[in-house]
Amino acid sequence: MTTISPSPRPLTRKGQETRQRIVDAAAGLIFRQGVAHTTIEDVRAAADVSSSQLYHYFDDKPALVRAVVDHQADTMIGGQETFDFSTLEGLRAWRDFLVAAQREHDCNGGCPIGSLGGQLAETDPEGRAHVAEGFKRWEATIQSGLREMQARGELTPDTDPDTLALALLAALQGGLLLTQVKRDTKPLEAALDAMIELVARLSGGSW
Amino acid sequence: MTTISPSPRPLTRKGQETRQRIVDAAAGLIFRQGVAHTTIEDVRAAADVSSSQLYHYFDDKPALVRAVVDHQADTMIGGQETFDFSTLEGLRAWRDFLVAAQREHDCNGGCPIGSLGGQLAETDPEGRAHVAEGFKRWEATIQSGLREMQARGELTPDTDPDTLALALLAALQGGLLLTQVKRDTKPLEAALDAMIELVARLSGGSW
DNA sequence: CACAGAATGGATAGGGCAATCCATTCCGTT
DNA sequence: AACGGAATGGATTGCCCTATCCATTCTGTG
Repeated sequence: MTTISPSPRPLTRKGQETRQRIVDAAAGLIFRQGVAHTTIEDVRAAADVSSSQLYHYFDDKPALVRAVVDHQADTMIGGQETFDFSTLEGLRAWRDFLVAAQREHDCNGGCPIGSLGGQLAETDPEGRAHVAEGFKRWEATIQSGLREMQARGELTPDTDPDTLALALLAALQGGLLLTQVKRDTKPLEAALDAMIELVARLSGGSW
Repeated sequence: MTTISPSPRPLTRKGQETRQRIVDAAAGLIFRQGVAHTTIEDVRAAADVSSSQLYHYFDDKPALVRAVVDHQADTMIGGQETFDFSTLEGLRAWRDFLVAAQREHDCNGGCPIGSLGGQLAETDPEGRAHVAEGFKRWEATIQSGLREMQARGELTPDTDPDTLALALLAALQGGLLLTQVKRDTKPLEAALDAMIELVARLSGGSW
C-alpha cells in the first residue's frame, strides 16, 4: 500500500511481477549493503532482468530506492499486525520478537526503514519524505494501541499516548542502530525494556 | 584523543595543521552530505589542499572517514563535559541543549556519530568499529553520572546504571534519527523526556 | 650549509557505474 | 490475422571519482 503513487503507469500482470521482482531484489541488496554500495548492475543481476527493464519500470535509481522504502514500510508494518500494542504483555511479546529478529541476522542491517532514513536524509529529499511517511504509518499503529490502553483506564489520563508512541518508536530506532553498530542485542533490549517499564509505571503515576 | 591509532607517522607542526584542516573540512562535508556523496575532490577544495596531500596524510578514503569518526566523537563528547549526568536537573539541561542544537541546524544532519554508524555499519567494518568505539566512550560518561547518582542513593539499588545509560543513549540516537527524517524536534523531545521521566521514577520504585 | 625526509602541486590514468539507445519479442484487443 | 503498446535484450556512451605518479618546494637537524 504505497502512500505516494503519482504515475499510474499501465502495467500488465507480467509487468507487475517483474517490477516486484526488481523491488524485492533491490530491497535485499540495499538492506545488506546500503544504498550507495548497491549498483544498478547488482540489482539487475539479482532480479535477473535486463538493464532496460529497470529503466522501464523506474525513472532512475532514486525512484527505485523510493519504491524500496515503501516496500520495506509495508513489510515491516504488515509483519507487526499480529502484536497487541494495548497491553504490557503484547508490548513485551513485540520486544522479544524484535530482539530475536536481530539475533537471526547477527545484528546486521539494522532497521529496514530507519537505516534508509540515515542514508537518504541529507542527500535525497524525496526519499527522506518517503521514509518519514513510513515512520508515520508505523507510529500510527503504536498510537492506536496506546490510545486503547488509555481508554481502558490502564494508562494515566494525563499521559499523551501519541507522544509516548513517538518515544517508543525512537527508543526502538536508537536501539536498533546501536545494536547494528555494536553487533550486540543489548542496546535494543535495554532501550525497549526501559520504555516498556515506563509504560508500566504510567499505569498509575502522572507524567 | 583517538583511541585507535596504529601508524605513528612523523608529522611536523605544519603537517599536523594541514591534516587537521582536511579532517575538519571532511567532517563538515560528511555531516552535511553524507559519506557517499562527499568526494575526495570536495574535501580537497574545501580544505584548500592538493590531492596528493590528501593521500599523503590518509591511505584512502575509508581511512579519512575513520579519522572523521574519531574527530566527531572527540568533539561530541568534549562538548558535553559541562553537563552533570548525576542529577535530574543536569539531565534536563542536557536535553534542552540537544534539542536547541537540532533546532539550530533546522534538524539537519542528525547525530554526527550515529548517522555515520548507519552509513558505515554494513559497508566498512573498520569504520563501524570506530563508531562503536565512539559510542562506548560516550556511554561511559553517562554511566559514570548515573553511577554517582546511585551512589548518592538517588537511584534504586536494583537499577543497573550501565543498562540505563545504554537505554538513554539509544533513546537519544533514535530521537535524533526521527528528528532528522521528520525535520521536527518533537521525536527527540519525546524520547529524552520519556527516558528522563523513567530515571526520575527510578528514584523510588524497583526495576 | 647540506642533506633527508616531509610537504605540496598538478596532471592523469583507470575503473566503475548510471543512464541511453536501438532493436526485437511478447501479449492483449478488435 | 493484424495492429499497438508493453516487455525484454544487450551493447554502449559518457561521466564521475578514486588513486597514482612525478616533479618541486619547504623544513628541521647535524
